[in-house]
Amino acid sequence: MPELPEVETTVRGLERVLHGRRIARVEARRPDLRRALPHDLGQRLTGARVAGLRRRAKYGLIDTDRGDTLVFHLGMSGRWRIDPTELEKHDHLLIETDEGRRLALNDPRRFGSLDLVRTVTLENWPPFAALGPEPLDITAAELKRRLAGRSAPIKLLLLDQRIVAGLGNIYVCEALFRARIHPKRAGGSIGTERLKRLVEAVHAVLAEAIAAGGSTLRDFAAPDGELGYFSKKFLVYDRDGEPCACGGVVKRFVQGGRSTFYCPRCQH
DNA sequence: AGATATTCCTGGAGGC
DNA sequence: TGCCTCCAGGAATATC
Repeated sequence: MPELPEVETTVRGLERVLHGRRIARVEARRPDLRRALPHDLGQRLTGARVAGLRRRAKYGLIDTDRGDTLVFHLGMSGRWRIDPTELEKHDHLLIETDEGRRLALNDPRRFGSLDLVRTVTLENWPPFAALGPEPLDITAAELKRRLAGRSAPIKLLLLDQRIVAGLGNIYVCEALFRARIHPKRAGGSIGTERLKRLVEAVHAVLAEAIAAGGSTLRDFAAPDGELGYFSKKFLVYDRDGEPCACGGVVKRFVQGGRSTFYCPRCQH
């Protein structure tokens, strides 16, 4: 499933196709993903030049020279297909550039979203207004401040996009394992040293995943390529019952309705 | 306010 | 083999 590193990789891949190009044609193949698309989406995008691509949390942003930003979230199953030979089921949006290249946003489960937002209003756009800092930028001091007084389990607090914006289930599990912090620990009770370890772990696990995605991207030249996924081996995620390097066994339990994976021997 | 539950959606896995 | 149920997940929304 696409998390921050996959979105970052996707944005970099789309940049190669889109940067500086003019959008020649747009086809919305269904009127909604998570939300309804603006009725004038095609009109506003067609003929616009792509001014730049960015990522915010797990959102990808495509800025145009007309003051609009196309904001996509890949949800559970979203991916961009580059120069597809033919359209598939679940290709919800098609973009064609002035060079004749094609991009298809494919999302079978439709947990993703697609919005066209005025660029200058992005910060106040409701999905963005309450977002916390980027996990790659956050410092231990900032995280400590944001966790202060919170009694909820650290696992759930790290998934809360208002505290830190961009972490998903996989990388929260992996970062807590690396920092040797138990996922049930009350967020506000974690000491400064351990928070430093946690922030370092968050930075490291994301940086490694982005680097792995980057290497995938380097080789990417397929005419019917897909962007958004790369293989990565995890130390605890989806490894219930498998051995940990310490000799213990990875366990799974449910927190806030979703799976947490951890090593009871390493994490306290 | 903070914590918790529910909803959305579909493909894939597993059971019988 | 086919049909069934269950499960995965992020974010918005509702409820306590």
